[in-house]
Amino acid sequence: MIDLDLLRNNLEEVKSNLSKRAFDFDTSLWNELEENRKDLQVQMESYQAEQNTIAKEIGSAQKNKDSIEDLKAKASEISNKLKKVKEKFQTNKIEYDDFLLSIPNLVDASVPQGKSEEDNEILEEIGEIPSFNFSPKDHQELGILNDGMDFKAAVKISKSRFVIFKNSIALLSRALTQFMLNTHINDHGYKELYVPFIVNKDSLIGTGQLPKFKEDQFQITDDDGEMYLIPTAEVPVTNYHKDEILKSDDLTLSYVAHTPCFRSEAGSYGLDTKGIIRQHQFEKVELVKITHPDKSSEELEKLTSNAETILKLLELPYRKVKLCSGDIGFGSSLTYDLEVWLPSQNRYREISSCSNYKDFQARRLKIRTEDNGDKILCHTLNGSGLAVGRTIAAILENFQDASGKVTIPEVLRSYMNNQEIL
RNA sequence: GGAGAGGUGGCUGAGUGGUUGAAAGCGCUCCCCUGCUAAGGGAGUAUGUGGUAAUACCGCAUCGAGGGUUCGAAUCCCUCCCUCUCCGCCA
Repeated sequence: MIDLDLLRNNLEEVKSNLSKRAFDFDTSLWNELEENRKDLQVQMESYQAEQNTIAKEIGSAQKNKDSIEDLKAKASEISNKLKKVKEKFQTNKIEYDDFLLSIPNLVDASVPQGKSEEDNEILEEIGEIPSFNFSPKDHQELGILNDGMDFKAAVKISKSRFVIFKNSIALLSRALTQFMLNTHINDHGYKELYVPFIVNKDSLIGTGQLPKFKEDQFQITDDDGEMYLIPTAEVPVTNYHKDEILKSDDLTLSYVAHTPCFRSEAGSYGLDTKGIIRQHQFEKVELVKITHPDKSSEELEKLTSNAETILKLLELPYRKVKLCSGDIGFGSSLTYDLEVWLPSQNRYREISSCSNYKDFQARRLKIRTEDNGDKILCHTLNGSGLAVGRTIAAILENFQDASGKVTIPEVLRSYMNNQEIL
């Protein structure tokens, strides 16, 4: 959620910033909602104040054995008026909150202006793009060829956009996960968390997936009401410190968590139908940081380089891009995407998205810290370190030979019984 | 799943309809006193939000959550969530 003060006192600044995202801020609706809110709230609270006063008078009158009939009549009248105003206030509040929750985050000043991913700023290309003297296979073919993937059986058991990993691919997936976790924990100073994969509605509102992106979530039926499968570990991990005032000495908090992620992929019908690039379920190792606001910029650089380290150690060619204002996510203020080279597609594909949410999530979640006696909102950040499924695809495709054999990156071999070839 | 007991401020813990936003103690902050230490005295110590430029002032809300009764609810009623104990079941 964006800062209400800013909305009330610097509306033009907010509007022009959001217009970079092609978000059209409805000024007249906002003005109406805000005026109503102010009006109704002032009315409501003054009735409440009046009611409190009379209630006290009745109390003391009763003690003195004075007559309270007149006071009671007056109180009844106020009580009725209050009820009506309260109803109006609450009706307005629902719309008001909904409006606020649907406003995306302000973008950082350094974010390039643009409409789509075409306009993202390419910062660096790292590693060598492989050249093959044969026509490279895609990862689906390679997975099947090496008896490591079964798409048909997954569809039979579940539905499309699911896969079964077998044998060495299943092992590769497990090895990658361990390798990523160990690297972040041992070399980069992250603390590991194991978290729930099913979360409540409030958690998704807190990190920004709800109310706007409900159709992207997997909702499940439960006696407790609305529950959801997590779309990313960002949700449970960032929510870990919801409603807390963190000690400034404890910041920056750095967490890593491995979880499956579930996405409905509604509306992505023609996209990436082949292979494991876009699945309903995939494994991811996620990095999350909670920082003092002064530290979030440098922490984003660190977090991104921590994710890059994984790609470097795996010797995968990738590039780093800064997302433009038209491509950046709803809650993010600044995002670096890491994109890995996929030979079969002859292009780079996202494998990690590292974002500084600044106080956008912290405001919804009430994650604060003390700063010279003041209580201020923290900043939250997250990024994949990395998406395991896409890493598997990248390894298969980049390290294949003419016969379809795949060389396993050296750093993984100790996790795979020293196997060298898949 | 069955039976019972509970959820109050940073913590412990009083409080069953009327100056209770909340006693008391602990902790914490500041001040005073005392060669040091220990002990003692005094003051202060929740969060959110609104009117506001304001960390000035005034108000409102919050005693697990949401409803209800009432002029008035931490206190009464309903629903839900959570915790603990015992039994059952289970990896």
